[in-house]
Amino acid sequence: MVKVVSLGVEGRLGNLDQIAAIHTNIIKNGQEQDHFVVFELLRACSRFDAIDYAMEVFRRTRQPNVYVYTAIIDALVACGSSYHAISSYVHMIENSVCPDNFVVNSVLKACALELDLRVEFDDMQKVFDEMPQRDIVATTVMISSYSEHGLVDRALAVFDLPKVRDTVCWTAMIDGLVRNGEMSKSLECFRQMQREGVRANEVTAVCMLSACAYLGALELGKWVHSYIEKYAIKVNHFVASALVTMYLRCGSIREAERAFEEAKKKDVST
DNA sequence: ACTATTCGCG
Repeated sequence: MVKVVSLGVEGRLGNLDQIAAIHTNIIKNGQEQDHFVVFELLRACSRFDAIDYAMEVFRRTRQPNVYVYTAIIDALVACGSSYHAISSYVHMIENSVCPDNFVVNSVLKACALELDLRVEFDDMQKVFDEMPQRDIVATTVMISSYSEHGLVDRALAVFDLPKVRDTVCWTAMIDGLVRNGEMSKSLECFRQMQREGVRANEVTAVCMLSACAYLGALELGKWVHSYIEKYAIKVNHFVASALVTMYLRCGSIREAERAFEEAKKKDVST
């Protein structure tokens, strides 16, 4: 355990050195103001938790465009500095950089994070409402953050807005219902998803299987299992353990063992 | 060019 931690730190420092080396090269090549290059550099910093370095790179950028702002906001969100992420967005607007849906979605995430500290949802809803055109990703962010805070009705209200909803959006809603104990509503939601012809993925399957486990709905659980096989949904360890748990809760020890063996055979990864 | 969804296990 101790070894893993120290390896992690060493690896991180090594990578930070690499980033610094890359940065030096960028400066040498006169690409320090190249938005595309800065964007990639900021993302690299974020991947290695080098937020201070990212801030320094950002500060050196004279006229950041919307991509550069998105990268720094994402980096701030990733390290939990939702307040600074929101400030950066305000800064962007003040500098007359036109926002796109991507950066607004990043701010939505920051707002959602901020809600863990305060209890005011209106700012988030306002950002969402004032988007130039709402997209499905923003809707999904709203659904999952409302659900996370137990506000299922508000999640459902947002879910009702778009004309077309994709797999991820449906899954976020189903997950929200499951996590808030609205099991039968989650089943109904899944059925509606099927009716509208939206394909489920491995995340949807996990949510459904946990609802089935909770309700002891063996038949539906089996149906989901066959759906997984029919559409070759990848059985990662989430799906594998959800299958086993579902069969166990439904009292089908034999099926649980079979699912377990099946997963072992397939060498379940990630 | 960038954004969204899953309970982890010794």
